[in-house]
Amino acid sequence: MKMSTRGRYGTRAMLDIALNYEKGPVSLKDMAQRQEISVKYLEQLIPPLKAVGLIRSIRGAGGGYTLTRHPSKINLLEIMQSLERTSPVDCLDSPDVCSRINKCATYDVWKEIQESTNNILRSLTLADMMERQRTKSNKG
Amino acid sequence: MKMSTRGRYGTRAMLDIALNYEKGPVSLKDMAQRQEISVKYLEQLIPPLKAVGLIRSIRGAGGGYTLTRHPSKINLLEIMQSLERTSPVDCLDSPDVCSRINKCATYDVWKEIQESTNNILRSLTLADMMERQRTKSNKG
DNA sequence: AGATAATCCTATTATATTACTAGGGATTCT
DNA sequence: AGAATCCCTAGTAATATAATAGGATTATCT
Repeated sequence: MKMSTRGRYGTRAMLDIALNYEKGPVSLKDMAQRQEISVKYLEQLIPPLKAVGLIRSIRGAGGGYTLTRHPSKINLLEIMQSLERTSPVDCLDSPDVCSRINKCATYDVWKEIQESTNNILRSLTLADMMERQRTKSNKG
Repeated sequence: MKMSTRGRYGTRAMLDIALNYEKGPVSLKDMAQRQEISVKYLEQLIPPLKAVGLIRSIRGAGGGYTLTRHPSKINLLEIMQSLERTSPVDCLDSPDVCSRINKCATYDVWKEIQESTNNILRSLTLADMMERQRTKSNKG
């Protein structure tokens, strides 16, 4: 029932890019400093995010990453799904890994859990997260 | 976002014991055959379940395991929590692993996910699962 | 009493996954 | 030219998980 650091760090990275949406591209170096994640590790989270078209890169000095859509048009499920396997158990994704699916009463439970988790992630956009972030910062 | 086999197998084991609630103790040998899980692996799931008082053992020939309460009085959250860490991220359990909690907007999301997952598991009793199992079996 | 069936306990190994690091190449800006 | 940046592939280290092994203990049954 664990979520990997890929998903967590990736979400933070995307939020970091979102918070700079108006200001231009965000470099991995800056992101790494703010998020306290190594540049090298961040580098590995980028390709999948690009592959699904959530971010765009600008190479060379002064370059970095920007969102391809407005923060209100990107939800957390898209981010998570690009970075890690979101199903709690394998049989939900590939039914052939287990021959017991039809008679397995627990199967439905894992499915329910997956759906509720996905619903939460789908309902939250980066814009929502930006708003939450602002609220938090003001309190601190 | 993965659930370990401990939790899955343990839940199936508990359901197996529940389905024999009226018939007396269930031996690991029988359970292993029905569930297609090795006796040796099942053996490892037992101690935590005993420790939290969900099952009771009867040693010696003809022995096995029985529930300590009626199946309607045991929910899946209790089972899962005894077998694996149920929080999606460590900072939910031990706030000191991360210094960013106060300013981290994503923290609240993982918390929401944990709560919705727990609510589902808490709402399902072994009696509910027995009912579902019966329905499934009749269809097959 | 003795054979058998079961739980109990501890340790070990195997496997997989995850997290992270390293090094160098390509591109763009100043 | 030189610096800053992304890009790509590979490799390693650490951790966690899954599974196995062997033997000790306890109870039942004949």
